[in-house]
Amino acid sequence: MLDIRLIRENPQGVKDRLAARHGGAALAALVDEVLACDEARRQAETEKQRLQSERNRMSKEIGMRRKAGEDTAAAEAQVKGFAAELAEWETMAERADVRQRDLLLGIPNLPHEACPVGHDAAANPEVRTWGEKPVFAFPPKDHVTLGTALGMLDFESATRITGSAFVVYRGVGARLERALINFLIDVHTRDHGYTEVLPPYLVHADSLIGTSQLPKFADQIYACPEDGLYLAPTAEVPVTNLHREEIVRADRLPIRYVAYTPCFRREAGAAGVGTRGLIRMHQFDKVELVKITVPEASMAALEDLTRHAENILQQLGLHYRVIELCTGDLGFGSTKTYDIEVWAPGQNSYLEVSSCSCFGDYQARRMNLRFRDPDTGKNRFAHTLNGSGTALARLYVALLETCQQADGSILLPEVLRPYVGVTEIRAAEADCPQG
RNA sequence: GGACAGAUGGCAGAGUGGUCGAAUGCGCACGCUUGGAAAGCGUGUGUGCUAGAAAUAGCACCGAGGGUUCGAAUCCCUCUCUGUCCGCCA
Repeated sequence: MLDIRLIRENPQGVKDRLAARHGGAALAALVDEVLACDEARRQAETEKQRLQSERNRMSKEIGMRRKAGEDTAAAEAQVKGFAAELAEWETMAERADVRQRDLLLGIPNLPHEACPVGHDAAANPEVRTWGEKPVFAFPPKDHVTLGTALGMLDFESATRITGSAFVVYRGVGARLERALINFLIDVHTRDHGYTEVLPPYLVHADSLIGTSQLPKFADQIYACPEDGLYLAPTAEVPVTNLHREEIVRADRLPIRYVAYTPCFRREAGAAGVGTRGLIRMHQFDKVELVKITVPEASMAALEDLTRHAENILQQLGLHYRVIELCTGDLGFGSTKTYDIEVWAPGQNSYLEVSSCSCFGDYQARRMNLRFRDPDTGKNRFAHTLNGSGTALARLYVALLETCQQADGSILLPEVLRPYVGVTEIRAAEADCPQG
């Protein structure tokens, strides 16, 4: 949520910065509407308070005069006469306040000054690359072919028990997924200083509003309306909201969390777009990194967080590139984002396995997450960040496709071998992994 | 799912219709005291909003929302959460 004071003080500046976003031209009208609402709200608020003040003063007087045995009927009738007008202003103030908040919840974050300006994904600059595209002496297969042949991936069963865009991992395939989860969490806790958390997968609406999935993206989220709960589309939601409505002690910052959760996404409207195999699923596993920092530290924290995610791919020996999202491609709540894309030989393309974003105080404002500034004694909104460290399904794709051998077996990277318990995955072993 | 009890400031804990943003204690900050510290003494110590250039003033907030009343932390209703017991279950 944007700061209403900022909008009030520099509406044109806000509009200009929003205009660089995808669909940004339409946002100027929203900003104007917010301003009008703010004006009406403050006027109603002032009138309301004037009457309340008068009422309080007279009620006190009535109390004292009654104690003194005087007749107060006239004064009581007079105060009662305030009620209608007071209620009117109260209603107006309330309505304007709710409307203003609704409008603000629908306005995306301002892109950071450092965010490259561009129209769409084509304008995203490449920041760096690591490793090389592997060269094969044979035509590389894709992960569906490899995983199905090895008995690791079973799409048919998933369709039978649930539907399309779900998968069953089997045998050593399931074990590999579990191994990756453990490996990622181990690296981030041991080497990068994150605290492991295992949060609920179901969250209430306020949490989703806090991280800005709601109200705008309701159609992308699985809901359990009878209970007012939603399946979290990412661990970002429960983990960042760990500190909602809280004033965090400054000496506890930065807070760093790593969390494994499954992620549930309806992917409405995405049917048919790159849907083969594990690439776009309604449920996938992800290890997420979340940071809460003081405002001054957030940009450096984004760089660190991105490096932490990259480190995973480096240890697995997977070629990747880092791109920065331009203003036109930036996510709703983000002020600056790096995407990490891993090379998947079977797809002959890069796959987004991590999106690392700094949200500034945008989410903190929505969830009222503050810290006390030790220098001024004032409460300030914290900055929040998150990034996948990394998404598992697409990592799985890249791993299978990069590590495949001519006979269709998978030669695991060194670091995973202790976790999986084998060096190579072959058809014969697939369904009877060693324990 | 059923029954009962509870929710007040950083914490503990008073307060059952009026001058209560809220006693008291602890904690914390500053000052005095001291060679230094402790103890002791004194002062201060919530958040948000509105108006204002500011000093400051006002309004709201005692789990949340509604109601009664001239006036609600206090009375009534609904909900949420916590605790205890019962049932059920992994």
